[in-house]
Amino acid sequence: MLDAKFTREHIHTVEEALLSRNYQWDSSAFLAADARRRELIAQAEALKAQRNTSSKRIGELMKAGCKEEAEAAKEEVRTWGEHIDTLDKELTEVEASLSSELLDLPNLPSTTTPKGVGEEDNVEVRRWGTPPAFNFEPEAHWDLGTNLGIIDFERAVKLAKSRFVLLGGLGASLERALINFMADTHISRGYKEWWGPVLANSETLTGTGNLPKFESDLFKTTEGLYLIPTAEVMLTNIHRDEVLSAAELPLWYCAFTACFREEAGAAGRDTRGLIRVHQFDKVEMVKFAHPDDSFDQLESMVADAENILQLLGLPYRVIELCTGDLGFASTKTYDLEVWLPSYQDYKEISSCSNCGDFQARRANIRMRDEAMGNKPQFLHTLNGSGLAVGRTMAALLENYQRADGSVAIPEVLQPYMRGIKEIPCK
RNA sequence: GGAGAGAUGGCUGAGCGGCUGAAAGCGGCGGUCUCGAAAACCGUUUGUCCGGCAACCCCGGGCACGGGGGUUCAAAUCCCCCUCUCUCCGCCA
Repeated sequence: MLDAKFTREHIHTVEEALLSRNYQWDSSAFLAADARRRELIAQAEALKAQRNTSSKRIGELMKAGCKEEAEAAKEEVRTWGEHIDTLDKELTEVEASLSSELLDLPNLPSTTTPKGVGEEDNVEVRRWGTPPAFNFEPEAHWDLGTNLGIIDFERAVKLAKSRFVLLGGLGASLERALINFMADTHISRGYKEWWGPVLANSETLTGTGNLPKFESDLFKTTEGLYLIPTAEVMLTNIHRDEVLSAAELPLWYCAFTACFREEAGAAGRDTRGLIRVHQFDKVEMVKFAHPDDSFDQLESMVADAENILQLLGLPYRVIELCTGDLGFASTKTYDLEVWLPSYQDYKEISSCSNCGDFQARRANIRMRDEAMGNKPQFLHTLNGSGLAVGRTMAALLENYQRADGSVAIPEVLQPYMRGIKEIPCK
């Protein structure tokens, strides 16, 4: 959420920044409501101040036994009260429309975010590794997985519906191995691990920016809870409505969870395999940072995600998203894209974002810094995938496949796979 | 699912409808003492919104005792609804 006061005072800057991410905002309704809000507050508060003074006097008159005078004063104050009610009622309405307006606005891109309208304007920052050159016809992971008997798409559909996945045997083991390998690696680099609910209430989803605007992306239970689309939701909201000490920042958190996405608008895209499914596993990193160094924290978070790909020996590139391609809550984002032979292209496997104070304001996550007046102020939140497990498995199968259809297990994963070195043909 | 209890400041915990933004203790911060520390003692310590101001200092005012409504000149205190938490029983991995 943007700061109302900042938005009011820098309305053109905000409009332009939003436009740079393809969001055309008509600010007139906001400005009118904002002005009306302050007008109503001024009027209502003046009356309330009067009322408080008079009420105090009435109490004294009653005590002194001046009954007549007290009754007269009561009558007067009563009419003020009616006026106050009218003003407050309108104020409630104005504030509701104001906040719904603000809740729907995306974050402003950082000044360092490259300008652009879409995907094609994203900037490639660096590449690591070399895509494998096969001396045979490589297979896509959905065929590999099916042939090896470790992925069963058909039975998954029977159990749930399309876009769900069933892993069997070494496929299931590989899933667990990847999760543990990723989490352990992050923990060894200083992240604190958490485990928590994969259902979240609406306040939690509003805090991260998934609600109210993107409800259709989420699975909702009959209890009014939502299945989380990412552990970012859980991790970021851990400190909702809290005031942290600046001295304890930055906090580095990570968690493995299942993630659930409705993918309502993705019909026809990535329909095969593990790339786009309703339920997938992910190890997520979240940081709470001082505003002064959140951008440095973003760089190191990207390095932590890259580290996983490097240890797994998977070729990838780092993309910096342009303003037009930025996610709703982000001010600056790097995507990691892994090489997928079946796509003959790089495919997103991690997204690391600095959200600035956008989520912190929504979720009311603040810090107290003695060097900055000791008043609570919003901190910065960051999140990044480290990594999406399903897509990692897809990349692993495809990049490590051999001519006979078997798949080698990278060395770092073998300890997590009971020492197994390959997934053999059936 | 059944029965009951509760929700107050960073924490514990008081609070006859007006003198309570809130006692007391703990914690935190500052000081006295000390070579230094501890102890003791003294002082201090909520957040937010609106307005003034160059100002996140400060000044004036509003609001906040889980959330929402009501009664009243006036509500932490009375009434109603909701949410959440806890305890016991039942069921259960």
